[in-house]
Amino acid sequence: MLRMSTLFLRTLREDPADAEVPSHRLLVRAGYVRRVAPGIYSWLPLGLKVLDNVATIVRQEMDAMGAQEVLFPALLPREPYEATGRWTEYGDNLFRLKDRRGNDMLLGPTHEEMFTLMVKSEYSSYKDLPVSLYQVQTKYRDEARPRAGILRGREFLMKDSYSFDLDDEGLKKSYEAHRAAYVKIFDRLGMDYRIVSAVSGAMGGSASEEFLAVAPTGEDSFVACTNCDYAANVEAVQIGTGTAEAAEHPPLEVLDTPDTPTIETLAAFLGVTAGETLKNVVVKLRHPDGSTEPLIVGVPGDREVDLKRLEANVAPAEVVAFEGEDFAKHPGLVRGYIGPQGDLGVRYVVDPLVVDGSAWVTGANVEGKHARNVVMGRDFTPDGTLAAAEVRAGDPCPRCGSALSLDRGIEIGHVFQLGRKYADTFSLDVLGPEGKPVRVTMGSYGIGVSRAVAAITEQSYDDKGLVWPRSVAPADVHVVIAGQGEQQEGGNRLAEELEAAGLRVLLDDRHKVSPGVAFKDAELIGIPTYVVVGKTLAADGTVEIRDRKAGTSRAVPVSDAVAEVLAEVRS
RNA sequence: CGGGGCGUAGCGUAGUGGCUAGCGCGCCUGCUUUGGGAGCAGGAGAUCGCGGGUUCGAGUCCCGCCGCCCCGACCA
Repeated sequence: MLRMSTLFLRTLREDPADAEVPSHRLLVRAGYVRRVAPGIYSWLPLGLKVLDNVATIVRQEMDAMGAQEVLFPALLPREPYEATGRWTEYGDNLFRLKDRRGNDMLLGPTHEEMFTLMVKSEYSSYKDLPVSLYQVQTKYRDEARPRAGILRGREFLMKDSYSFDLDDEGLKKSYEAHRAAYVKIFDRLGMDYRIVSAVSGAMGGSASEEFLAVAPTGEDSFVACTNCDYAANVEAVQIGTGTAEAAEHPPLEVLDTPDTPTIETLAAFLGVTAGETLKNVVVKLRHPDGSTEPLIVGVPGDREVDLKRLEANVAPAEVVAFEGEDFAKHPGLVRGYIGPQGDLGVRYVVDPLVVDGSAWVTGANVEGKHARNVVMGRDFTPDGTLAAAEVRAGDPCPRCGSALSLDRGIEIGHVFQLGRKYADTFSLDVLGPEGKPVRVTMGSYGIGVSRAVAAITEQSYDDKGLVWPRSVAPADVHVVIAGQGEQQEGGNRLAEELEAAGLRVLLDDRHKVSPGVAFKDAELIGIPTYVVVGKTLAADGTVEIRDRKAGTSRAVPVSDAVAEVLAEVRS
């Protein structure tokens, strides 16, 4: 039993000044977590209970699907990460340190390398596969900008698992098993989530899906079809192509358009809509080997270029800004007046919304001049297409054509068919039935355990405080003693009976606090059911059972209280 | 990395260059109180982020640094 008279807890009457998002604000106010450094948090008793509850559910379902738990160190040697190139690839996001002998070490951001090496060192026969291993472990990523409390921290708790199979079919099965386990986990956590197609990116694998907790504070945008079950991260969505009118277009015409370096000024000057213009955005690609290459992307003028989406489509290259000095190196690029016609000397691609036969108003590659009736296929031919335009609500679903909705989500899980990238690097083979080595294929699967705590909070709170789902609440029931003497005794007795009935009980047995404080704290702490033992006990022998979420209250005789609470908690 | 905001007690904050840096919450002692963040009395707690400068005098003005929070990592 947790007794508030001795519980290590201090709630705050006011919101902390540095917290903005609800989960951060409330987890700090209610005394669940405390900040130690940017993106680094301590867990207080109540918070740790929730964190443990989430981890327990994750473990139960991972065990149930046949995965086995192991634990790697967070402190790791450089070599394995050097072998896969991630020592460099991770850049500043990697926490690096040296031991006393000057050897490079790191704090693990994720553990593909270590799991691969462990399986390699232990297993050597096809008879040993498939196998899935997982751990619940603290990860370290030196984020450029940690934000939103524990939603994006530099140290966080993650469940990562890895499957090892002989062939693609086996990998698919392991993947599906993980996916199914994740569905159970997030259902049990009481979360509102979507499974969306994700970008495989640099990892090179095929299938990849993200579990996104729907929340306005989420960092990921995703689309979902309003008709069919299609859903995808905006970085991965393939919206339909544009349409071209069959009509013959008048010949290309160059116009004087002084002082119109932006789409806005151009559209206003010519009296056309932004959607009729072709916006040509110059970026720079930085390849893994460090070399850079300019790239121009053409998108309809009424759309922004979605850099994350573009980057997902040019992986493993990174997209970086094309700056003033870069323009100096490419005098053919007239800032504000770039058009795809003519020889730009730079690779030019268009978004799929720009199609053959479509006519555009676009730059004339001369300061102060634009061109109209610039027809793709007639006046210019791009070097390819790359999905880069921002996706909008209402865009057509690629599967059924219905309108897409656009929402934000918090990435709480990711399932991913890795393939043989790591197996190749470390030559992870097992001996096959024919006596020949078979290269193993892998999947990797993650759940942000600490992030899930915050994500649950983001989905479940009100103006009074937290409202936990029963499955993760720090206690099953919160008994509030609002009164002295008989109420004190009655409350203590009830709490003990509830505990004897198998419930986890939080008892507010603080003598000196006024009932108002006790109520406010109960609401802030957010245990779904709380029982008030107070004046009604003396008056008519009843206690109140309150539902935190609904805000409802009902009086029951104290003798029935245990049964009533049990019924509610077990429902 | 760029932009914006902010650093005053555990938390939230006030503070025209001028007395001993103020208030609320929290904390400690005592008495009263006990169904919606109690009252009274007394008390502890601050190198005003750090360093330099201007000044008779700096929390306040100037310079530099550090830290934190938010936004953006792009509109040609």
